[in-house]
Amino acid sequence: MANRIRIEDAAKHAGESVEIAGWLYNLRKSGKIVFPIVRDGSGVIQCVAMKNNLPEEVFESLKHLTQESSLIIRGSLRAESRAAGGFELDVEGVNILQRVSEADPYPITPKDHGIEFLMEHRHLWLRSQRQHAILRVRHEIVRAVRDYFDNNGFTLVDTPIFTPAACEGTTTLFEVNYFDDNKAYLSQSGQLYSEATAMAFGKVYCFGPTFRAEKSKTRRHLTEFWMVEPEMAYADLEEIKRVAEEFIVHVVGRVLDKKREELKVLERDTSKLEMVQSPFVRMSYDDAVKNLQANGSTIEWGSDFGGGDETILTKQFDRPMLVDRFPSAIKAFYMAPDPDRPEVALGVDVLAPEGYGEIIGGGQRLHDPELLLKRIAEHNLPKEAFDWYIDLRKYGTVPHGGFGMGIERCVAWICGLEHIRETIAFPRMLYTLRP
RNA sequence: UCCUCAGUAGCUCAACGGCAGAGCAUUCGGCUGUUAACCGAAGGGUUGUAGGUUCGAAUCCUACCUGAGGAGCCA
Repeated sequence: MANRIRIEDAAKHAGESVEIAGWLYNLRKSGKIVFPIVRDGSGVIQCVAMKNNLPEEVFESLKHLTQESSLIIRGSLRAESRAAGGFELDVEGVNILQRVSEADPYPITPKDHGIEFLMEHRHLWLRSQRQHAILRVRHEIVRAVRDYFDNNGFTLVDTPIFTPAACEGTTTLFEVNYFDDNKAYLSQSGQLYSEATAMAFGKVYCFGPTFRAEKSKTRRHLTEFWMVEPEMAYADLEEIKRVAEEFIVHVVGRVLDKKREELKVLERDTSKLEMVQSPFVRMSYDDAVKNLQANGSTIEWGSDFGGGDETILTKQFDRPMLVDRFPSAIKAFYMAPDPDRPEVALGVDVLAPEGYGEIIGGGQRLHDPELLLKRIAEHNLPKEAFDWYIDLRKYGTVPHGGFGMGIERCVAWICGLEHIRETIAFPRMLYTLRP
C-alpha cells in the first residue's frame, strides 16, 4: 500500500513510492509519453507516464484524461530538474474517481479569461494557482494577527453581528428583520462593544465579519469584509500608534518568513515588504495637508483625504505611514479631542505604501462622561441607544483606545493585488452576491 | 447615485455599412522530455435584449439589461 503524501511535502519523500490524491491540473502529451500535472490542494506536481512501462488501459486512460478529473495516482517520487517544482512522479498506477465529461469540460482553461467570467466561476477559480496562493497568504496573515494579540496579553472577545443601531451613524447599514416588529442591523464595527470588554479585560480584540451597505464601487471596497479590532484600557494615542506599528511589522514579517513560495507565484516584489520595519513615517494631519498641497492636491484643511491624496502621500515613502490628529469635525463622535487643540481628534490612520492607502483606522476614545453626552447630542444620536455605552464613562472611566484593520486590504497590499475582490474566497460587493 | 468604456463560438479577441473570422478549449490523427508543449483535421454562431435608420446592420441611432474602470464614502 503506497504512502499517501501531500505535494508540499514532496521533498521529504524523494526516492519513495507514494500516492497523491488530487485533480488533473493540466496534461501534456507526446506520443508514447504523457505528463499529467496534478494538484492536491497543497501544491502542483508533474507526473510522467511512459507507454512502454504501463499496462495499455492505464496509459490510454491517462492520455485521454480531462482537466480537473479527480484521481489518486501512484508512483515513485524523485528529484527532477526538468519539472517545475523540482520533483516528479513516475506513474505506476492510477485510480480515476471521476473523469470530467468532454461534453461539458472544465470552463477555466490555462489561457486568459476576463474578470466577469472568472467571478461567475469563483467557486472553480479558487483552484487556480494564483487564487490558491492569495488565500494561503490570507490564512498566514490571519494566524499572524491572532498570534500577535494572543502573545501580547489580549483576550479575544468577539462582538455581536446583530446590533440594535448604528455604531457610528455615518455609514449605511444592512437592515434585517429580528422577530416580531424589531429591526436589527449587521455590525459595521465591534468597537463600541470592545470598549466595554476592554474595561472588563484590559486588553481585548475582536475579529469577525463586518458589513457596510455603502454603494461603493472601487477596487478597495467589499460590502462584507473581515476586520480585527484591538482595544486597550489605559492606552493613549502614542501607545495605540506603537502597537499598530509593531503589529504591522509582525504580520508582514511572518508572511515573508512563511509564505515565500506563494509570494513568488504572485510575482510580489518582496524587497518592498522587507522595508516594512520600524520606525514608520509619522506625520500630523496638518503636515499631510501641507505636503499634499505642495504636491498638487486641491485639499484644504478640514477635509478628508480624497482617493488620490493617499496615493500622493504614500508614494513618497518606502514604508507605511501613520497620520494623526485629524479635524474632529470629520471624525466619529467617540473620538477624543486633543486637550491642547480641541479642533483635532486623537485619531490615527495607517497608510500602506505603494499606493495601497488606509489599512488601519483608530485612535484614543472619548472618556470624559460630560463631553460624550455633548457629542451624542451634537450628532443627533438617540441617547437611550447609548445608555450602556455611557455607563462605561460612569463606572471607572479611563483613557483608552484601539484600532481596526481590514484584513482584505492588508492581504491586497501584502500580495500586491490590483483589486480587493481576490483577497476573500467569495467576495460580496455592490451587485455581486453570487456564487 | 454620477461619469466613462465594453458586451460577437465554451473562453480571449478580430471584422467597424456589403458572404460571421482567428487562437485556445473539445473530438479525431501524429509525435518518448513536455513546460500556458507542438503539428494536421473536424464540429461549434438568433453578434446582450427590444425597437429604429438603411436596398443591406455585429457595425449607425434610442431605450433597457449585464459587466468593467473611476468619483463620492470608507477598513
